Amino acid sequence: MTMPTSEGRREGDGLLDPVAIPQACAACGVRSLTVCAPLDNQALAAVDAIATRHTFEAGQNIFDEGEPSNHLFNVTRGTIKIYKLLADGRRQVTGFLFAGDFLGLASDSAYAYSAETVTETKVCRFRRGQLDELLQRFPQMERRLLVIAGHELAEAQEQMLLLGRKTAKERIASFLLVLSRRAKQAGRSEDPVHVPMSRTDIADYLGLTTETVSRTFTKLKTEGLIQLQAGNMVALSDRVALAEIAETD
Amino acid sequence: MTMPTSEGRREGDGLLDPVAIPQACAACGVRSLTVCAPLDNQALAAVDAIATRHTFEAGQNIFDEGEPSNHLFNVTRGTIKIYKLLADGRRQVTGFLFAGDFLGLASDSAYAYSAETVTETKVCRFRRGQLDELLQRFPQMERRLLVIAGHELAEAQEQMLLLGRKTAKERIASFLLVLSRRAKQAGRSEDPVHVPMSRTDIADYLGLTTETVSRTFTKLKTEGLIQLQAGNMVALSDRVALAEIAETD
DNA sequence: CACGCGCTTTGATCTGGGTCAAAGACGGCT
DNA sequence: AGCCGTCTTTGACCCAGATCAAAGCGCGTG
Repeated sequence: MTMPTSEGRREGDGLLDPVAIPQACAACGVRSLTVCAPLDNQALAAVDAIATRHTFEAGQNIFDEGEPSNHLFNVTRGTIKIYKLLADGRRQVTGFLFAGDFLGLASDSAYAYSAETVTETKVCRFRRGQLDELLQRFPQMERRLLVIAGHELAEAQEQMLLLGRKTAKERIASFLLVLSRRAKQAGRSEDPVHVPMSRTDIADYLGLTTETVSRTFTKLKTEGLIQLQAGNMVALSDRVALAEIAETD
Repeated sequence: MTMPTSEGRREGDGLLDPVAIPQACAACGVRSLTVCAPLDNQALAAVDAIATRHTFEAGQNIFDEGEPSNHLFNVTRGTIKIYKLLADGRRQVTGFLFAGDFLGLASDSAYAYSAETVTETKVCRFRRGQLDELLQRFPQMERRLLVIAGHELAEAQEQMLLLGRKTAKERIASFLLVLSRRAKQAGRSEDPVHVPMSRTDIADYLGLTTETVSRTFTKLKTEGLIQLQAGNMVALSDRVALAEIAETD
């Protein structure tokens, strides 16, 4: 695991409130999206006390499948991909994580997948044991985590439907719409939508090859359903047609 | 939703112990596998008080995707498949559930998938609201559910790897080994392993067609890796070779 | 115990997406 | 501004698995 730049942890800035929201969590722009959403100031202070902040640049490994899962993470900025490998190098990207997402749910004592940054990324990191202790003290946090796990399971099943039964065109249309929906949820532009990952990453996520991904983008462009813009932005010119192709809501 | 035969709920049988384990849960042969595993007698009594027992015969619908998810279930006997459909009828089976498995984790207010019995099945049914209340009273149950959700997520990712990147032969080998491992966990025969679901169900689970599933079984049989026996039993004659093909542990 | 129906197997052929190859295009760096 | 390495696109061909078709095979039923 490559070592990230640690920014250490900033203390509260001495306000009058006895359980003042500490600086780092107070400054968190994505709290409402995270596992921390339901926490009161006291709980938030406890979270702040055990979290460390880290920055990874693009393309860095965060952890590998099989490693002891000593840390869990909250993504606060950027994009991460998680993936599994077969012995001969075939790769399946099982998810992309964005600001607000929790990283590490599917791991027992060892990580069930590898994680790598797609763009520059900031995370809050927790020691597993310390987080477990916190979950016991603040049941609302554990309950929130269970809700998040449920959503991830539903998403996983949607992805199985895509991988098992959809055509290349349907996969790309679904992918773009999901990306757009998630961007909207996170308060980023839903259209044009930012597609920060490479064709290879998209292919490995959708169970296709880069060539097929590229050809399919071209086809959708030719048919006037999307436009490829500068800076990896994709305009969804005909959302209705895309949704009809994708059969995803 | 078809109506199952309700057996009602049996009361405790009046032993001296003030929190005697009530009859139905006491008789539960799969408790150690379920969400109820970590519960003490008091908690178990509370579970028993809100659970109703139901029997479904083979091929019955339990609920459909999109329905309000008023109930959650514990499978105590038999096999269930859960699946999602596309508008034109393409189907993806996203999981098979066996005795001990919890059904309903991935659902918010509506079920994220349909559920149907494969064999005759017995379940414990909970009203969502009542179970939620119990989870608040007994955090060890909530914690257990979170662990279960984590396992399901890891399993889902393994399945994405299968659907996105494995060949037909690798898929069948993986499927048989996972089925065998789960049978062992549940205390059933791991070899020969019981394969209760139809070729169509297997195909829809593995992202293949019935024809390909059938041909692949035949090929594995011809190569001496498996034997198809009476009563849907499959002997895994060469587990090592199967594991090498599957790259699954 | 013969009949019929649904499931499974096998065969012949087709095709969506993979593979192999090469030409653009886009930065980043000097 | 020009060069180089990487990523993306396009083209030609191929193949694993889908599709279409037709026997087998069990098993429940009268």
